[in-house]
Amino acid sequence: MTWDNRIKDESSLLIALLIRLRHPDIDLDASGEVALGFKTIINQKEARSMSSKKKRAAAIDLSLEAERRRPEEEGGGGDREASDGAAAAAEEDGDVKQREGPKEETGGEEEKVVEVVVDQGEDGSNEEIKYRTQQGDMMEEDKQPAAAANVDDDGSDSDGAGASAEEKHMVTEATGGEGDDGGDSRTPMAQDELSEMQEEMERMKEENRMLRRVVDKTVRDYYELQMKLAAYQQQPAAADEPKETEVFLSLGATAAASAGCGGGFPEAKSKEQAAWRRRSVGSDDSDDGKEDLGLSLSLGASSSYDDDQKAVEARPHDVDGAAAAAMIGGDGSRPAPRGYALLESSKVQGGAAPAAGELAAAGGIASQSVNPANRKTRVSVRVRCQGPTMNDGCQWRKYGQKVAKGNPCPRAYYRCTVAPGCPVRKQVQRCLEDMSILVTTYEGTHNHPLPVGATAMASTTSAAATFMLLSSTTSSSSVSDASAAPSSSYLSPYLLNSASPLLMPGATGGGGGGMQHLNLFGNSPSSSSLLAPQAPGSSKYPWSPNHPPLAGAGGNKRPFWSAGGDGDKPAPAALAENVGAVMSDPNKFSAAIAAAINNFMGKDGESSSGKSSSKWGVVESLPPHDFCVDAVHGLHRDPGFRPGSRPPEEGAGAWTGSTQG
DNA sequence: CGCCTTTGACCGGCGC
DNA sequence: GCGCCGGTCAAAGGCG
Repeated sequence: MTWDNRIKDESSLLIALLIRLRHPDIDLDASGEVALGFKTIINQKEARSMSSKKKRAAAIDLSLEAERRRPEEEGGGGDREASDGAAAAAEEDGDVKQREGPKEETGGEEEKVVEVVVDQGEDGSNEEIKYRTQQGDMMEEDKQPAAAANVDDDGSDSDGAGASAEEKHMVTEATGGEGDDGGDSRTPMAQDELSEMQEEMERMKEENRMLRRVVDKTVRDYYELQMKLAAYQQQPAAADEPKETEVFLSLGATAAASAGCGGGFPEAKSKEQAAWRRRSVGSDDSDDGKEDLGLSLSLGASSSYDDDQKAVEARPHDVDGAAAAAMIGGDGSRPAPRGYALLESSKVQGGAAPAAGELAAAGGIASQSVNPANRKTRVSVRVRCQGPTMNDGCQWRKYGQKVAKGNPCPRAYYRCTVAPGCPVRKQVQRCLEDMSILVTTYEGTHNHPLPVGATAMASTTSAAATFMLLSSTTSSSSVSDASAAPSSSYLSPYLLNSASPLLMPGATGGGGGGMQHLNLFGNSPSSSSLLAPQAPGSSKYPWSPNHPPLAGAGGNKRPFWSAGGDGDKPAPAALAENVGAVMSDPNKFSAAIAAAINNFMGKDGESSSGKSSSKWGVVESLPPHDFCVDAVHGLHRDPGFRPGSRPPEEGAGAWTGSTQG
């Protein structure tokens, strides 16, 4: 199998994994605990929803799997229709309509903004997915969830058992009516059914376990591949063009055009983003681009690579659920560093070969510190959150607060305190348009292990964003360009650690910056009515600036997503579609891989955190029912970037491991 | 006592 | 060169 095929293959699995991550329930045990750190289900209703989602997700997984195999059989043909796999996955979702407009480019930077909004009716009856680019491109997908939705939302407050029953029932149907047979007699039948259901449950559990194993394996494989890729790229690095393409990724969740934040948000947010961009650009100069990884390029190069080598390098990382789950900051799992290193090296290929070498030598960790890329990646997440901050599973210490111009709401600055010296920082600010939405921007990579939960969240979000972005970018040349242009895409080191947000291969074609926004709202966030329920008596906006952190920044232990998660519902279909598209389109594929990698890598960190370079990953809390993820990634490769140079302080950074911990 | 938040001051980048 | 602005620092105070 060629490297190409292998990567494709792996990526498919990754995608499936991502989807799964996005729907943790898939991995749920009967107990209701979710693997990968998703452990709380807010209420019964949600639990039920998740159950149903589980099925859907499973279906998607299957389809993905099928997709995955097809390529193998076909010899990795990449021409399949994009709709292909997606359609299968989405079949229960109903029709899909998409529309794209001409994209426009701003100024010399070619900034693109892509907003992806997933709107889901509260009852889950309707899913609407919109893709919008800043330039005015617009794509929409409206989906009518099939039976799945209904089952979930019927409002009965069945407890776990009830949920199980439902699930079982669905499973049964899916399986071909195992339990359908005859059942007129109530009592006996009921018992039969019950037993059957239990059996089903068992089966499902087992299946879940298997899937998990597969996922783990896939992740490991993928990681290995990356390592190889990095090594491979290292060599050719010399050849690379030094030019840095700036990739600015932004996954911003604006409530979409729709209402709330989405519409208004752009302004304030855009400002903010602009600021970020600017900042990243400015500060990054010293070390740029290393971080930018031309994923596509890498892939291309790697395509020739042999699997065998992989075997050689293969190492038993355990990037399993935990790793995957790793959160935003990237858990300290060692794997992450390596992955990062690899990525770095890849990037280096674009501009700094030396750095790459170092990275490789160091095993990734040292290298990082050594070579700070200029890239600056930020991820901002928008979450409908009542508290002053959302709990992302990390501990944060507030070190400043300031009122930013244009938004009366003070912006709070937090620093990760999980580990001393952790470079990760985050900014939290209320959305001007919709005070219920909390915009959190993460910068840097954790140099320590993070709570699993966070990771899962990040992964999920990332995945969704990735696919959406891919989808959206399709029209634009960005992704595809990546393949053509070496440095266009950026790989985030977050991959293994995954806490982070996923970085989408930037839409920047050459040197331009691209912004992408991802919004995932479980329910349409736009209207205030959708706001998460507030405690009686509380002010409409409990999250006053000085309001004590409820769940988040304070270092709460409770996973931010615990608050909700329904928002996830829509993702499956969308993801599935995207997956299909990705698989069919080489360019997309590359982008997807990049995204996936980013997802899992989550942590690169420090290098990114450094002034010169920055990477951002953001995942924020999930408000009950309303899940809004706004991630902004900024990748910047500074022209002035020098391969070997990197900010001294960064060295300490996370991945280098020197200072870690 | 240690950790965290608050808050004014300081610093650096950017635009004019 | 100056002012604006965002981001960070660090002293002071609060809380457990």
